[in-house]
Amino acid sequence: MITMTEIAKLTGVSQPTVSRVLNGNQAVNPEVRERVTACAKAHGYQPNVMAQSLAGSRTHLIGVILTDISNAFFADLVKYIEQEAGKSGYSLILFNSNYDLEHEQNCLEVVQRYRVDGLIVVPVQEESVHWKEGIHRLKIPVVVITRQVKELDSVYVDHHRAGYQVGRHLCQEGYENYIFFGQTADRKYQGFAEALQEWNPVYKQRMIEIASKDPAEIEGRLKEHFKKYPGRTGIFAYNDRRALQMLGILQKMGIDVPGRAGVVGFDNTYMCEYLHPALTSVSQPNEAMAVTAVELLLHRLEHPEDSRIQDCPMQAQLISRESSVL
Amino acid sequence: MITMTEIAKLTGVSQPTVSRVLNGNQAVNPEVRERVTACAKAHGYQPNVMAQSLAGSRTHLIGVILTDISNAFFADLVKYIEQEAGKSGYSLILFNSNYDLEHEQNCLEVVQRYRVDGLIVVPVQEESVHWKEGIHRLKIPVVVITRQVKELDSVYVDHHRAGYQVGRHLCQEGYENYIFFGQTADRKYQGFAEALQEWNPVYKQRMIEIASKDPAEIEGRLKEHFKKYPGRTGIFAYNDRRALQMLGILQKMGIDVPGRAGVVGFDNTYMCEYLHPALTSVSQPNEAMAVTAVELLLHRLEHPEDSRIQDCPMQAQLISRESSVL
DNA sequence: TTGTATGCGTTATCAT
DNA sequence: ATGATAACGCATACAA
Repeated sequence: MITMTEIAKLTGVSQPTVSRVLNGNQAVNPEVRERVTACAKAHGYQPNVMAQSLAGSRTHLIGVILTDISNAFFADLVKYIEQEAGKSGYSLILFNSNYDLEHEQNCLEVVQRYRVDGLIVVPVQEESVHWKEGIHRLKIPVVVITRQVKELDSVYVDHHRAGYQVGRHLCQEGYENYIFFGQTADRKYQGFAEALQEWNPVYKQRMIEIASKDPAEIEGRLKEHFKKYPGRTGIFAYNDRRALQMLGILQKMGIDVPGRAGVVGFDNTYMCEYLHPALTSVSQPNEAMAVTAVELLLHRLEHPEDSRIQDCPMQAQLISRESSVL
Repeated sequence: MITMTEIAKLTGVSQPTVSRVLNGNQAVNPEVRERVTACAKAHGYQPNVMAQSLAGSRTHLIGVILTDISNAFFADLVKYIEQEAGKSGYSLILFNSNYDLEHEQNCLEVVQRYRVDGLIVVPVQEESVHWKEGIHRLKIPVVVITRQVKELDSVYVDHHRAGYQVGRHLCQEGYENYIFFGQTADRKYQGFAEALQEWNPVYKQRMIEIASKDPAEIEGRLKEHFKKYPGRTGIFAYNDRRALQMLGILQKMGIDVPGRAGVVGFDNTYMCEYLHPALTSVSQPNEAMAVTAVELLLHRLEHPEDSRIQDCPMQAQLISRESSVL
């Protein structure tokens, strides 16, 4: 790999002159410019970012720390982040915290060693003080994606509102009983419950929550539920994967969908439209989130003085399909 | 971010001494060692990889260039690559070529600018001479994953053999007619055809290939096929996504699966087991491939003198489920 | 317009 | 055991 100094020798000029030419900055003699440019091209010169960073101070590196790259949703996010960052000449150094707080700390250290210009993160536990301290120590711009952290720029979907939309949808579609398939700590649940409260105030007696992932246990709970309530039941699964599992169990139990039970998933995975019945799901604005996150980060890099925290809740969209509509 | 020089000043020793302590290399006075270590810890010292790379020569960076990060299969691969590389202190700088040859060249340039120690790549077109030149120019170890390139270390599943397994499976399960849902250029197709030839030599008259992705067109072809051949038809889709689409169309057409038609997918996505009927699919050894790729790369980094090319075909495994078994 | 000198944070090679 | 000193590849301030 040829260096500026070598090009300088070959073309009979000084290294700084080569630097000027290659960076197109200052004024240089046209002849010299051409000679140097030609030489650089001929030898396939590529600047050494490590050296540039040392001398300058920007690495043009964005650290990306996710909880699970193999999750299709995050993978999609990464794709758009990479794309958007690339447009501005930034590259991604990627880490997977694997939902492990300790490993996450380790990622923060490594990212620091590479002197990344900024960070885009999905925290394992956004409330963790240890994590907040770790982030604060970095003293570089950080954008949280997918979650909301009050002290930091955050880009996320409003899960509360998304849950509300699902609740309203099920009420409007005539479901009288409800099941939330997930954890009640989920903000989706809060919004869901709020909608039910608003549109069908007596919902509390007609709603259960299933957190288990065990098929047998789930089936048991469902059996009990359907025996107790003869009307139509609207089921909200916290993601498409679970929704698919639910559809399978319902089918096995001989429950008609959407006749007797309606199902709504979350993430609007590609499979939704291929399923039978096609799965109603909530679509998150992945690309918009990624683009926004990168924009926020780059803005901070350009304007370090701007200390206002950017809070960017984004709206999810309910895509209604056969699984919840008669 | 504190530097060695600063620690040196604070502890009253020279910078090289700090270096020795922090790297645990040479012999240093225990008292000094403790003093320096304490100071470094107190100030949260993190080495500057950029400077280390400049001085030393290793960046501990592995470039990863994929055709599509958002593809669940590749995302899974990345997860394991990150994990395995991390164990040896390497980090990933990630690029998405987006199946674009031109953009892929750009990725190669950027990767070069960061002076990555090695590369793990999924080529857009492994036969492209332009690409091969680009790779060769880098003069760093490269491991191709998911594809086979004769001149380079390659880790991939033997698609020919995988296709063969599917063909054999369908023959053994009593299917008399066959459909390959994908491109015939696919090596899976070759192996598939070979198996049919071997187990059911008259297959040629009883087999069609559907390359279209248009539902209406697919349905037309199927209708024609089922009218012509009354026996059971085994369908091999080139990936689970297509298999799911196929299942949907068959269901819509009222074709019994696996009675009248059997379906086999590829990739063994999580959804396979949740579908009804559960989808028979071919499982690729993702983790093993990723681990092997990283191992090969690290081996080359440790042993630059070893010029033998490593060819690592790996075996896929057919996971048979309800969609193809009566 | 161009060259000289210096520094970025390390590692490594010398002496001492 | 430790301290000078040079070197890595580049940017930048300064001098000419």
